[in-house]
Amino acid sequence: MEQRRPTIADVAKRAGVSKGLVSFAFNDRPGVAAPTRERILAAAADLGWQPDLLARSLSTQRSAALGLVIRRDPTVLAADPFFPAFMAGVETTLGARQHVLLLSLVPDRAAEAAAYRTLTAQRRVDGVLLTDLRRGDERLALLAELALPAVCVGRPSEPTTAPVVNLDDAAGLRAAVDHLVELGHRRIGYVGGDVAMLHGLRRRTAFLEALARHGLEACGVVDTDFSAAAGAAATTSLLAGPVLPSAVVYASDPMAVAGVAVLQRRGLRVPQDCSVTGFDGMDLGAHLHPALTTVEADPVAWGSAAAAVLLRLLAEGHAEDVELPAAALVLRGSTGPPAPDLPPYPSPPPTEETPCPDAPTP
Amino acid sequence: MEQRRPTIADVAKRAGVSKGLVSFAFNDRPGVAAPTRERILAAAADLGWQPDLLARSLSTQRSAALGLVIRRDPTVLAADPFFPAFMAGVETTLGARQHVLLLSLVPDRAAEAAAYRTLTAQRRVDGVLLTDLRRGDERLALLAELALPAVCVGRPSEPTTAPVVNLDDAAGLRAAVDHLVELGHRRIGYVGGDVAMLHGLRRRTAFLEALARHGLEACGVVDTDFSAAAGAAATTSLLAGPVLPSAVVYASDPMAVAGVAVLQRRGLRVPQDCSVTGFDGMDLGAHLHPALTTVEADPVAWGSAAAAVLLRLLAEGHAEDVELPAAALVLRGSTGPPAPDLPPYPSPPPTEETPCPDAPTP
DNA sequence: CTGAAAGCGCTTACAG
DNA sequence: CTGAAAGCGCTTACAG
Repeated sequence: MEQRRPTIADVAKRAGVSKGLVSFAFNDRPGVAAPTRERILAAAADLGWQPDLLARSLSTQRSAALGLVIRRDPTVLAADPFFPAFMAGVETTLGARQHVLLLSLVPDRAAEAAAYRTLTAQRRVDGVLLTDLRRGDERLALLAELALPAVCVGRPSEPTTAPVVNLDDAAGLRAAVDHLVELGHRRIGYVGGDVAMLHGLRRRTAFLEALARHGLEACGVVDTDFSAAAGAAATTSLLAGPVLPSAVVYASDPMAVAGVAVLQRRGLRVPQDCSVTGFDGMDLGAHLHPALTTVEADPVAWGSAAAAVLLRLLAEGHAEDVELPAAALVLRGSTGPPAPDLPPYPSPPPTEETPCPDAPTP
Repeated sequence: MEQRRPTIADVAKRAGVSKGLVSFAFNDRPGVAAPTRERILAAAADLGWQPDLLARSLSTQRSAALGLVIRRDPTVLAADPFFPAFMAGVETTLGARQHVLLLSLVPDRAAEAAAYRTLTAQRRVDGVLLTDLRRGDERLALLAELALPAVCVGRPSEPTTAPVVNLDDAAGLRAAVDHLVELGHRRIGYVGGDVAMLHGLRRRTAFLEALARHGLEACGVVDTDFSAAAGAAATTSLLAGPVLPSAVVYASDPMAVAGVAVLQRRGLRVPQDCSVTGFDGMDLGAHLHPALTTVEADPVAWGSAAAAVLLRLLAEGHAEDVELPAAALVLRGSTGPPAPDLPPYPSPPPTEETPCPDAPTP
């Protein structure tokens, strides 16, 4: 015969107090004398009792769960080093406390909105972590409508009441451009990510601005969906231009790796004939030949900080924004000086339509 | 003033019935006349009411959530293409129903056991998906003790009451060996994964058995933790042996990719001087130079099937095992015939300690 | 400081 | 077929 699970009533009886007092003792509320609290805690320990979460949730109207809704294609997601690390970071923070992570992977925008609505209607989560922020992100309005607390992972395009936990990854991209220019590169192409996502857009902007600061213009810019296949296609299209870039900056590591393969298939050596930089710091990058120069953020720290801020928001009703250390450039083998025998100017003189302008005199 | 959320009492009043009947109507229980049910459903729709999950959970003692506890180092996890795809598959199945996925990432065995205990004590999940099965996995006993329903993702080492959703990935490994032998390879090395995990162990066994069926022995076997770094180190150690393998079979794609880099750094060409096969079918593999010959499973289908079986187990009290299509070999550029000028036998004659035996005459 | 009671919003025997 | 009531196991005013 299975032993009945003890309830708060059992603890109260054993400690010789009322149920209410047991509850007070367990929720650290004032009004329970120290010796009484000791007695209650001891009784609970004897019985192996801990508050039933379901019952508590019904009373408090809180689920003690955090939600993360990710809208990504399974294939793209599987290749993305960000989310697993981010989630591991979230767990680092949640592990100690009593909250839990609820994950939802959705295929499209409609399913995404439905997911937030259901999560709220069923009170499955107390708040959510908002990733992959988009330009004029409609989720912000949705969450406000649903009155669902949220923290933005990355700065949204418009000011919100939701606290933001930001990590400046554009800084790393600027560093990558500076590095290439210092090496002597003047014809630098860019293979970006999804510009519908703010981080995709910001990386692109950071790239163009960094170039501009050096008085340069891009030797080709292609937007993609962050996938390796798209990175390969974009590289091919860059190579089809009238002028070969001497370096290409990629907005993700998988794209950079696929790009390197395309270059090598063309018989171009990396970095001698073309330098390449990636973005994300995926573990594998360090073990490639050549190893990938890339921009590294700390997604584990990001997840951990985001969860901490959301918890604070839930507990205190508000939370300050947090700014994490910026993403940093990691130098490895895929970047080097341009070959000395590369013509300083494009061999076919550029015309108006040419994506690659002359390198202006400094 | 915010509108109060409607309750079952409101619906009952509007439909002119008792609360109990509303509950019966919503739970498809017999005993409510068709016209009455219509009236109830209409009233609920008018009010925009749906049963409160928290209240229902307290009554039914079910959380309508499935748990997935993953014990992996964040870095290793981030490089692993399996879990995101697997989770996407799980979501495919859950999306339609009312269950939800609860994720827990834990660093070690103690945290893992604690996670299952807490999940059960708090009744946060109705059942769990068991991945990364280990030899004599102690979680099976733990789950039995906790009376927590579970399904095994992959066949456990010992028979269990838990249904298993299996996908024979060893089949793909055998195919890889057959392929290499057919190409003419006789000196084949192996870089395995974590043999504490059953899939790691089984791949290794499949490799050795497949070789044996061809009358061959392994030209070096190294176990690792599945990480790219370990794959690189293992490759280096294989190359330090008295005999160079003409092909290396890897138990994961990241290791294979890192291995290719090590070979290339040594000035060896892939596949001319050494063929390489991977395992997982990570998206990036198709976009490498050379593209990676690998063994592909379908983790999305696996996740989807596992979730479906767990749901069935919860609903009906039992569920049949499911066998998914086996993993298949995908031929790409990293495998080819051994160079004709490779000596048929190791240049330094093998001694007793040599990891690479002579190729026996067929 | 402490107790008795209502309430969270459902589900489920038990009567009719 | 239907209604009235107890119960799930907590939390939280409200009295004392």
